[in-house]
Amino acid sequence: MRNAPEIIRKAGLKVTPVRLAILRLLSDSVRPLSPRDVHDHLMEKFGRNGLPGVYRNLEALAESGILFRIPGFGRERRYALCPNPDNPHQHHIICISCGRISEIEECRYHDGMMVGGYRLLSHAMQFEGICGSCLSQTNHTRS
Amino acid sequence: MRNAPEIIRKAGLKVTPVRLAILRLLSDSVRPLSPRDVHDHLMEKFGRNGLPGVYRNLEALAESGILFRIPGFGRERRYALCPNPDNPHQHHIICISCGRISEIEECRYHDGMMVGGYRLLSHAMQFEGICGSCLSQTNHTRS
DNA sequence: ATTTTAAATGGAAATGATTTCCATTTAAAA
DNA sequence: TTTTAAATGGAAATCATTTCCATTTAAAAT
Repeated sequence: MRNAPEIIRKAGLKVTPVRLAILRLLSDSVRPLSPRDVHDHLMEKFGRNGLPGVYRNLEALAESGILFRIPGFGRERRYALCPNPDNPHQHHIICISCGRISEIEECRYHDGMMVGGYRLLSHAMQFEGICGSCLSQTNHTRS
Repeated sequence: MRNAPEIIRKAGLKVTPVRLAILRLLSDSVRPLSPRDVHDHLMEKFGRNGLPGVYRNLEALAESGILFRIPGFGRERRYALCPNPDNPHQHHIICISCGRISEIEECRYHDGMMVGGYRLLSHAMQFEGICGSCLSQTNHTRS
């Protein structure tokens, strides 16, 4: 993570130990984390930590484009560091084996365009697969 | 809805009044419904109805490809009748004004193909927009 | 038509994620 | 250093979803 304090400040948020720890944690994690994961980590690190704060922070950071939300991943939310916060156009693929997530570039949709008679306002895509490294480890040649 | 009893039977499920009512309800609704919506309807219709049954039925019908789940629509699940249960390749766009959902045909992905170094196992897309009829009613010319 | 059986149902209670409330603390502006 | 709005944490509330279990019922077998 390049410059966490500045990133937080730019988002109009105060730079707090909790937020720094959250960004550091997510930056060290190859897979998206749930509020509970984050809370567990903060409890270890600080001895105490409130779940409501975790939810507020994750949501605030996601709102600012620093994190993004992975929807429909079990029943709990998951968040990951946005690989490229400047590019508003992000879709990701998750490895169901190791949890790694990567960005997918190509996308022909952009909000505002017409799609099937609708004016598109937002779009999201979720891909699940087996990443290259997991593919080579076991024989996932066919699903 | 063409032939609800047969559709249910083909799915390997028993034909029950509750299931017929659920399919009829969803078939009459232009927008996807939550378990709670369905439960409310069944309470009105039958005087009594158990939430667990609603969850089980919606999930079973979705599992059979008769319904599909709309993820990430607020915090509760929503289900809608599958416009084309034979086509396994379905993506939908929802009108945020009236709730209408329509199918989107074109999709270049198919499970099993390689995407960004991953072997694709599943993919989902969600689109939100304003449908043609809502567009013409108010001036949604620009979002 | 009757019996049989596995599936479906509904009510109460449990679970688990997320949120609200509120008093206290703290980052950062003045 | 003072001030102030934002951030925090704990307890309790909320809300969707699930579990458990006894009862009912669709439909297969007789």
